Amino acid sequence: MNEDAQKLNALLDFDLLKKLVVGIGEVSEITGIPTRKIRYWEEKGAIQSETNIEGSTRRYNYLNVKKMLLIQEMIDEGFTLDAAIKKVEKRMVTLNDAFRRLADTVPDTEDKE
Amino acid sequence: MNEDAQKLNALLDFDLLKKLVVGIGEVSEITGIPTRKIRYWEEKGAIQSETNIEGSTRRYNYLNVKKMLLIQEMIDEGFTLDAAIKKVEKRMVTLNDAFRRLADTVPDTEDKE
DNA sequence: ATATCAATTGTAGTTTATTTACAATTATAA
DNA sequence: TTATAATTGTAAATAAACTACAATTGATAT
Repeated sequence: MNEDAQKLNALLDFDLLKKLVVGIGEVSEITGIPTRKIRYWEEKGAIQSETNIEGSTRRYNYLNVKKMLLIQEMIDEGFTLDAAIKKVEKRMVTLNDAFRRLADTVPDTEDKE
Repeated sequence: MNEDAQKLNALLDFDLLKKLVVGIGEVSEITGIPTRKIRYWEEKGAIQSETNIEGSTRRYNYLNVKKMLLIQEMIDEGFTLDAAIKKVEKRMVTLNDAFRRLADTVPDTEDKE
């Protein structure tokens, strides 16, 4: 069980993956959601970007982007933004959890050789 | 065997992951490698950024970043840049392969409902 | 020591990306 | 048609990244 995560981690480096945060322009290209809309959603509390330093630019991680895609899906299906947010939020719990579980897997041992 | 990848894909969405490309500043923060050095390495052919549109900014995907980290490791161990590149290139074959295998896993079926 | 080459770093001036803050538009339901 | 939700437009300012120069550092050979 944890062995699988171990193997996966060797292949994928979740520690690195967690840090892969992209700018708003990139997110827009990836998802097809206009930057203006992304900012609007953020105002509304639908998503929250990582902004380490104040007065800097927005950064989004994998899960942020995933969430946006899910919200857009819901909206396309006819839900209101608020409803979509609530629905997606529930789904995200699972994803966050699974992701955290994978990310927290301690790599075999840092010092090789 | 493919079932594992299937399950993993539901959790991770490699299709999305492939598209998560970060800017040079972000890479620098993540890896600790100065932006100037990253550009230099790119000149030397050690790495190649994705630059969709000409006259735009550099973008790096997960594997690019991973490669930089590996190269830096080699250099820290005393290898020359050229030697490091060759060594890492060999390792990357495996990673690229594994990654591609995961990424190419066809999601269950696009149209649900 | 010094010449040589690899590796890295510095930076000015310019281009590209993002932000904020204002307002306008479109869509939907009462 | 009025009210509210959702989205979009944009100008001016700030941040991030680019290029193209050159300088510096470090190791190795002469």
